Amino acid sequence: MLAAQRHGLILQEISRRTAARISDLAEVLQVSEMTVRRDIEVLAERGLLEKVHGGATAIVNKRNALEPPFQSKSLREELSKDAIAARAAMEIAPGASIGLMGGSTVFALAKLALTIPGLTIVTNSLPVSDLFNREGQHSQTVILAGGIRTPTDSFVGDITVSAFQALNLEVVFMGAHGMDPKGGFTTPNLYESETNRAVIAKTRKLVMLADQTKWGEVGFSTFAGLDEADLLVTNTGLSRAALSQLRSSVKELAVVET
Amino acid sequence: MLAAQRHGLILQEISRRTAARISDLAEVLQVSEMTVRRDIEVLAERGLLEKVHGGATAIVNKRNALEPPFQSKSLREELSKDAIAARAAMEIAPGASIGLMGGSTVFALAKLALTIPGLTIVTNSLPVSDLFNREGQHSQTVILAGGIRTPTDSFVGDITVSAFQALNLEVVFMGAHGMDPKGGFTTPNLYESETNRAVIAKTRKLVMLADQTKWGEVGFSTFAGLDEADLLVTNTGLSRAALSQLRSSVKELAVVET
DNA sequence: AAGAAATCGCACAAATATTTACATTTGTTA
DNA sequence: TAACAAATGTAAATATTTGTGCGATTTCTT
Repeated sequence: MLAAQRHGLILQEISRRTAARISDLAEVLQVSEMTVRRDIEVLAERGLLEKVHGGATAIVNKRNALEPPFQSKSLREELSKDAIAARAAMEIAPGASIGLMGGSTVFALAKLALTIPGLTIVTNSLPVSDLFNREGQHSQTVILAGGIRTPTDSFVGDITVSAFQALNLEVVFMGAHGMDPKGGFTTPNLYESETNRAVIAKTRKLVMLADQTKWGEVGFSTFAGLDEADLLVTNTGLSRAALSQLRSSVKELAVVET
Repeated sequence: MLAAQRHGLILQEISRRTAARISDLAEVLQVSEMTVRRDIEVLAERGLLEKVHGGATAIVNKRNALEPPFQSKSLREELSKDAIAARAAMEIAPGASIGLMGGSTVFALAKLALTIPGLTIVTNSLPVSDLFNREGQHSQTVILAGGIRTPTDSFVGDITVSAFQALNLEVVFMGAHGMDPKGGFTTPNLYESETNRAVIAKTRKLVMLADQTKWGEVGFSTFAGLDEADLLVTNTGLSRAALSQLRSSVKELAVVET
């Protein structure tokens, strides 16, 4: 038998049973233990398995690290979000009661809100709750609106809605996956959309956060028309036509430099 | 068996049952206790489990809320919780709607409920939500009742209560910090107590989980009298007097072997 | 609070596994 | 087929792992 064949069989056995002992492999392959040792040595050097006393084991994937709440596509986008969040944060007065809906842009805002004292924050976003839980101030109150959990660790559904409806918020901050003159503000998640719609219906002031990459995007479900936003914060990079379209639709428009 | 395989099995057992004693592991793995000790020592050095007198327990990992954020007082207590949880799990029928309140004993029950199909689970415990989010089945629905977050990552307050009141549960499982003929079921957290009380008022069947160390303890706030429990699951170790006292108070009593 | 029971960890012996060095076989090429 | 290189096997020396007995320590029980 060729050495390469042995290597293949060894790897197969290891991946199948996650581990194998030298003596067993020698038996199965009908070669001496010394040969199996030498095979395992080269395979270990190539990183295909791990040599342990008595045999070998499969490589363990050490990607158990906690991923950041959101995966940002690029640094540029990240900076846009921060700039938009900074402008939106100007709408938050100390001691205010605000709503922070799930989403990466709103999360950027949440980080800025950490330093504003006396806030009462209602959110359906677990990352936001975690953030304040960890780094928030004592004068701040954070209420997590529970419900059904989405893949992005937001909560949606009737329970979520009723939590928002029980509380009167001065301003609600919301992100969107898509923003389009015809499609309005959209998201790919139907339940999230329903939840947003219900929260908007109860909201006194709605601040939408959306960077220029969202323009023209139309997600599966619309939760608000452009005209429902009391303030839209976006960043430079939109065409003149898009800007004028937005300016005539939303009640107030803020365009920040990136 | 390879040492590496033993290590894997030990970790698996610990994560499954939160704790294991050296003697049991030695029996199961067919090695001497000394070997298990040495295994546990290296795993503890790698931070994969916590070495305690008599065995090992799952690590208290603050970073990712996926692990039980409960301080393990002793191995015995941990194993008592598992035994109590196993008895309580018998009360859960496939497809049932159940409530799981925060607490370490109820968390042990949650781990067992992972394998029961079709459940609808309402909980105010973030660890429970995380658990099902990660390891739950597709046929299961988990609703997190939001609200104010406690240091132990449970949610309490009006919002929490209204979430429970909007849903009709067949049975609610609850833990307690203290259990006493005069004091009833108690907890040191006032808000948690209020929340529990409100949930109990709406509950059809209340199953209390409390190990023998809780007997005689009286926390700051009482949320239920002993007679309000439809079923109390506890473990052996209580005195004869305590048992007869309990038997005459609760509607049904289950005492499990530790 | 004290005695009983269980658990711990050391030291050393026994069992297993690894390494080193060298012998043997196998395969290739002139 | 002789000669050589590469691969494989063998065995003694070395290293590692595992088991056992036992006194020290911790935990449990009364």
